[in-house]
Amino acid sequence: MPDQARPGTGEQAKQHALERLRQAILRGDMAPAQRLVENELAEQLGVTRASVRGALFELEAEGLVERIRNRGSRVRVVTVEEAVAITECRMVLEGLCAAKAAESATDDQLAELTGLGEAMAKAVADGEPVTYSELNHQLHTRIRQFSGQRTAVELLEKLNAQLVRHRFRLALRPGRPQQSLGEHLAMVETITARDPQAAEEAARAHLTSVIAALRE
Amino acid sequence: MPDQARPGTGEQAKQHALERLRQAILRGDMAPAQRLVENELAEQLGVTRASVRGALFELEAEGLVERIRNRGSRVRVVTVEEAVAITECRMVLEGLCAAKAAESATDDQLAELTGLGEAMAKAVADGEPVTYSELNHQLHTRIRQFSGQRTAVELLEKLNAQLVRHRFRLALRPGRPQQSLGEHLAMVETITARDPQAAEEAARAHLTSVIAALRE
DNA sequence: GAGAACAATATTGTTGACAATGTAGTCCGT
DNA sequence: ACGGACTACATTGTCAACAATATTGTTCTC
Repeated sequence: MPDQARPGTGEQAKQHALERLRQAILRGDMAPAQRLVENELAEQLGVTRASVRGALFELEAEGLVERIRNRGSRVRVVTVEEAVAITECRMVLEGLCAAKAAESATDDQLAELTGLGEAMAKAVADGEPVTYSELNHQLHTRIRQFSGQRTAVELLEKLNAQLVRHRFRLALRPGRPQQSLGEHLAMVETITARDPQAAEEAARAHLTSVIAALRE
Repeated sequence: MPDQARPGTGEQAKQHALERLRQAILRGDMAPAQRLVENELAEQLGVTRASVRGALFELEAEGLVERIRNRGSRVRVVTVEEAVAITECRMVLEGLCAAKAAESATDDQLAELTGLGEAMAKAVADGEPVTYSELNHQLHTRIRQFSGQRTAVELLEKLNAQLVRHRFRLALRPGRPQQSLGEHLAMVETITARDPQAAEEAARAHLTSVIAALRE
């Protein structure tokens, strides 16, 4: 396995650089608006500049970095206003996914959703916001997957990536898990009841609540 | 202005190649699933292979071409099923835009929408499907712009680009303009009435009709 | 004659060097 | 001392050559 150890040069250099950079940005290792110099990153990651360059283009398409011609790249900072606009898009798209999931998920999948809902309730009861946030993310992901809407899933993943910083902020807000738990359970219930319209309503209600919380 | 004349070499080679290739694909100059060889394109466009390569990566991110590692690029063919999934995403996103436009458009902008509606009615009465299709596209574009939802606009432009071929197919279908005219006018009316909820309803109803038509 | 291994070709992936561009610091004139 | 132009540096954009990989045509064996 010459991959995990030192994939530095030759093989899929660009993919490697892309993954490393994306992780670094998503984990917040890089200060917001920090300048990204291609040469520095190349040396740091042990790949050539061309690979870094390609990765940066890809990240620009994903909305994670900003590029100005002949001026360089920075990690993109998402203002609260933008976060709201993005979440409004999420609202309608997740509504669509919830409705489709209610129609076309298998019984096994519905059981998994119910299980996730119970786990979330337990996490709130035990006062574990980190676990809750994990489960939250997982629930949304599963619902999307069960909808079978590949296009919507792609769009949502891209949108979500841009929101990591704000998501973090929300998760640690005291009282927030208690409020969102009910909304999440409503989503699970309506989907398992195979009621598309109610599921869409529930998803939109939840995201509306997220928007309100984003605005503080 | 050394740009319009012969941008072939040196300056913004990649941007130039990108634009040319995108236009070529959108205009249907390239057969579906046609193989895109980097060298050929480079010579054809008068730029280097690296520029073509960069442009192809960008087009992949936009969903217009498909790339397989070490195997090359093809113009992506969108199956009817995919077109339906994409249009479902359009449905909810345009619903959002219509609602926002109803809230935040200026009176001047509303007047422009009314004008477009009248022009569309005239085009149908005169039996000019091409003009109608143009106006159709323009109406949707304007509504998006007036919504002020930059994120949604970007997503929609990307989605629409993938549908050009199917859009064409629909526009030339006899009887289709007559059916969609009413739906479009309903959108204009509800938006100018500044009724967000009704506007969203109208937009979704229209796109639902488009989905039905796509399925033949 | 059919199938499989092999070699030749075509195409993409990668690299290092070079050119273009923007930025900042400095020098000169007033 | 202050403003403007000019030079030097840093950084990105572009290019042409090289290496890796998949495909196709050929030959050899059964």
